[in-house]
Amino acid sequence: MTDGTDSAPEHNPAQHALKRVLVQRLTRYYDFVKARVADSVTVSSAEIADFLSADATQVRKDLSVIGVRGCPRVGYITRDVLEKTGHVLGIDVPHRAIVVGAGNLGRAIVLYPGLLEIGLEVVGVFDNDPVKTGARIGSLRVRVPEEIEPVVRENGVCLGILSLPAASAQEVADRLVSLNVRALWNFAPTTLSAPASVVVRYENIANGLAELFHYMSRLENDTD
Amino acid sequence: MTDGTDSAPEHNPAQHALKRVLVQRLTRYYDFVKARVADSVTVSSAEIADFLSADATQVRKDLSVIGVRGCPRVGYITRDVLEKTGHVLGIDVPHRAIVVGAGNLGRAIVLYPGLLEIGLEVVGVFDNDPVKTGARIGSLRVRVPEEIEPVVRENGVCLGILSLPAASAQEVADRLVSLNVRALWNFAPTTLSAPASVVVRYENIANGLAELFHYMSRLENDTD
DNA sequence: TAGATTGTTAATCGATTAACAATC
DNA sequence: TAGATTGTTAATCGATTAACAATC
Repeated sequence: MTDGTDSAPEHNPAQHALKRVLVQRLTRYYDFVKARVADSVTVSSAEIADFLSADATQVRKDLSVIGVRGCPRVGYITRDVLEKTGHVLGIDVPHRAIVVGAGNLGRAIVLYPGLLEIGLEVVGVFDNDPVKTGARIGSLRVRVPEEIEPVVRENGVCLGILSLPAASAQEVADRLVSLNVRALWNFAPTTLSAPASVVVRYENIANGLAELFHYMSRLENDTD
Repeated sequence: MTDGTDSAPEHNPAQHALKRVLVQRLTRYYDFVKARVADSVTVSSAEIADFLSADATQVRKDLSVIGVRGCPRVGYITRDVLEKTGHVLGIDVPHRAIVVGAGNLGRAIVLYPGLLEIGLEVVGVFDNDPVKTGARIGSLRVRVPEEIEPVVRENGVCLGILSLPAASAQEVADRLVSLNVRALWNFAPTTLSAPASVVVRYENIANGLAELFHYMSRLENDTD
């Protein structure tokens, strides 16, 4: 989560993967430029930098690294920036995911409209609680865990989203890995073990909050 | 979110606030040491570093900065590390929060057990949707927005958690700021404007996911 | 005492920023 | 042409790591 950032531990640095900080900045460039693409054909490095309160040189360097070329006196073509950053981030190809755990968090994830926008389609929700299975979440029906395998295979699911209790997270992770899922997005408060070829990202709400607390208490002390 | 990390923009650097990366590392030290405190009276910098796949020197330096002193040949007193890091992070003092927006995400937050563990108590949930008001979430009843003011005042609420649509986020933020809330934790996909004295943290699920996609696509390319 | 581990200073490394030439 | 903005090289800055002395 923020920055989680913020809270994801180091994981398998794939060969051609960009530096983490760079990827984070690109994500923000993408957001900004996306909001601008309808209004303006071009965008300057200074405009992007201003918005992010970053340095214009930084922006130019980053864009240069990923192969976006601008024009002196003109700036960058907005659509260009959007396409290239989107491509580097990998959000220009559709991805399919399943959500395991249909509690409040699982439901929130399935219904989160932002996922489709960046090309993620949730094709299945699972829960082993009989009270939950059968219920509808958006257009999906909550299924029993036995159906994970066929759904993953038939849909070419590449991402498993774990929104279940910590106790069962590893077991489900292992199962998904054995089905060739390439990435895990873990909302359960545990560390998972998975082969280096699987990307694991942790979202730990409490960690982000601890960070917030730090800044809060500093402010309070300073002000009083 | 993780690493969100990950996704919070720069905000008001309060005078005595520690560097962001340091705070993030401290959060992880805290987690690790907390899990160990029952088992072991002491912990060495190497053990902490191993677990986080970080550098032992780094750990010693960080602990030294926040005033944790160890013993040569012995290591650090586990409880000591826990107390000091907890104190620096500000999670040793209880905080009170309200949640505005009682959708799935809002419910997930209210019911998230990890919050109480780090000293956050949610004392109110609000929604302007008549379908939702009156419903119970855990031990709380969803209230109408008009009750925000009395609840904030009576409970000394310092944190506002926004789990509502982007369109109404700024309006609610302004209202909370005028009630002297000191921090905002924004789950809505918008940038908020707030005075520098208010700490704002953004949790943008989609951003974390975009980062994940990047590493996924790199892995795929490398493997094929 | 010998050995392990801390704590700190110095060296390296990398990332950010500044300067400026290239160019539309 | 003049001026604005890119693109890149060089300089600075800070953070990480290595080395080692202090010490229980």
